[in-house]
Amino acid sequence: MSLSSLHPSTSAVDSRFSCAHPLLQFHIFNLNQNPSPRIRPPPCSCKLSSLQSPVLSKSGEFANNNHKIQYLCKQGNIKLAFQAFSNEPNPTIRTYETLILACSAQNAAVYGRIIHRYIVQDGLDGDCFLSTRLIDMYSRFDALEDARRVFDASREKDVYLWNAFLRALAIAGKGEEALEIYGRMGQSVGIEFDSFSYSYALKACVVPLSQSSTLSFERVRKIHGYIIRHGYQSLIYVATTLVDVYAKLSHVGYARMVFDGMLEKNVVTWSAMIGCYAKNEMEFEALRVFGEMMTASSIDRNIIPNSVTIISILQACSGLSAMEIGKVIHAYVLRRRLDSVISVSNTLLSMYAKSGNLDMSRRIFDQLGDRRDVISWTAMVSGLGMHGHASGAIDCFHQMLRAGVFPSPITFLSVLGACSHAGLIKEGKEIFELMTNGYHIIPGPEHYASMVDLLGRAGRLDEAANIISAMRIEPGPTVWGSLLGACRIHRNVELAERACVRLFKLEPTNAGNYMLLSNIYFDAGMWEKVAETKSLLAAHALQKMAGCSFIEVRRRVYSFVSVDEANPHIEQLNALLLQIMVEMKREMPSYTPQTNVVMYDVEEEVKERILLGHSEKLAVAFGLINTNAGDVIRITKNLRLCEDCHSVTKFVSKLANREILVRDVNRFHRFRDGVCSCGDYW
DNA sequence: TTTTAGCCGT
Repeated sequence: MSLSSLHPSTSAVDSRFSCAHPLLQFHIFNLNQNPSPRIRPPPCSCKLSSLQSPVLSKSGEFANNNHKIQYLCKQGNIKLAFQAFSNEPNPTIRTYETLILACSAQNAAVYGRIIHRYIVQDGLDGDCFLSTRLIDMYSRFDALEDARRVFDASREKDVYLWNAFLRALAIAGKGEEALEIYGRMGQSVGIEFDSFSYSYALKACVVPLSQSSTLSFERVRKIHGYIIRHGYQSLIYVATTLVDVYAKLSHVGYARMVFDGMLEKNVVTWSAMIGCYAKNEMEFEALRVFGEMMTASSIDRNIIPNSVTIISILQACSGLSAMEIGKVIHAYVLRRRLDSVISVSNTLLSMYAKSGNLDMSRRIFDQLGDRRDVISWTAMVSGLGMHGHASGAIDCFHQMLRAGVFPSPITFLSVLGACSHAGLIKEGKEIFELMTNGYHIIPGPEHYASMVDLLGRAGRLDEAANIISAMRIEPGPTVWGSLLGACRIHRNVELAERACVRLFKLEPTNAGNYMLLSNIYFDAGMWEKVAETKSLLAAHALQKMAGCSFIEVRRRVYSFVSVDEANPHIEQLNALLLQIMVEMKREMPSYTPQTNVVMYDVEEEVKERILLGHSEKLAVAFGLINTNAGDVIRITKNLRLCEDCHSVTKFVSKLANREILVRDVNRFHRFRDGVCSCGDYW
């Protein structure tokens, strides 16, 4: 086959997503125009800086012991402060406050409880002001029950006290309790909600993830109504909270509406909006808003992107595997020395891994050295796993343990995932054992799902089913879904039906489950059942999630959907794919297009065409045309790679002598010379 | 005398 048609074309211009590109260009330009300001140290989280300076007498001695205590607290010397305190017969409220704040700031829970006891002893536990401070302190210590005791003990309850407890509950994830307190607060005589109460109440609506999100949404809208009626929506803190809360409930339109209505916006507001898009799979919008923010930042110093903004925008890059754009952001990070912020470095590490550049992840990881935290390690383990380096992931995990870093449930999920991708059953079982018995981490639904996936995929369906029946928690959709996926691979109709009985009940609107079952029936030649399942799908008016693939070429991201009629390049791409198909059928007579994944009732020939129009194939074709001969073609897909695309991509890698790197929902596939790194096990 | 917002790893 002549590969002349595969040569890079200079006329590859696509303006469908031009939003990202020009703005990023502007962004770069903007950077050069505005040399980065010095970074300020992060604001001190303790409140000691706001305290009055202790008064010294002329001789340089403290005017009294209370001043000495305050001075020592300000120095951060809690121990000496407490010594001085024990010699103080008449501590003032201010002294108590100082000590509480110092304990809060330094997470000194033991001293914090001591000071609380003294307050009770002195009969000051009914004091509203001190109680407010104590609640804040216990909230920081994550000691909610102590906070509650303080709240209950306080005779008088002013709005500060109510707010402090409301906040403590909200940030501890006790949404329901927080809203109950909010309700009681509203009924208390003489207590009026202020802007703080509304902000905390809004936060409380988000936290309980287990709750129905429609209920949360209704609650937020109601509180939003009160906020408008009281004129609080113009307050930047309140409005920013609204943006964030709507974002977390995935009501992007509402978040945007509040955002657009704000007269004053600062870096937090912008970051919340960008984070909203990044987390709700609207990465292009995130990039666009980031560009707007860069523009705005050139006239307003209050909106220069900071570490939080960067983290969100890097997540958007990760979602698109937009490594080239990510590199531009990386350059910005280095210019502003934001790599000193560990969470930024961790996000960079993760972005590179998800964009297919594991070497770069490794470099960042190595450079972190002693600064590595559990998240850095987990991101590295996960990156190795995603790329199919299971033993590397396990090594990294053990290295982490040797370094004395305590693994989190997510760390275990990452290692288990690595084992699963490579079919390392024995190792996976050992890790699961280590998690439960060695580290006493109670496995969550995802851990079980991972084990079911590991065993099921390897064909040990009975063992997988046993895991489910031995579970200590109610098996959820993730677990049954893993089992169903395994049944698809190993063509087990009976077990698949059992899984589907649960799955259809647990998530009746997930089209993917019906598709899987239908495919399982298809493989078994059970045509009636196939039709039955398809009609179920139709009866629920369900649409399967549209397949979508991305490719980044020269800092621009192009997206493709299946049978992308509207794509300006579609004819060129189709022509190339047809050519490839002819070639493939000639060289590999055993190949037959796996048209059974096509759910429409159409002729075989049409099915083949639909199959050839899969977004991933279009992206591959686009990559062949628009990148240079030696370049790696990097593609990201929103679903699992279908078998046919897998076969075709293998073939293309050999035919065109190209390395093709495809990230699907689960992992990476590196196609080279007709072979895939997953070893056809995925 | 007092308190608020955005953020890393599946």
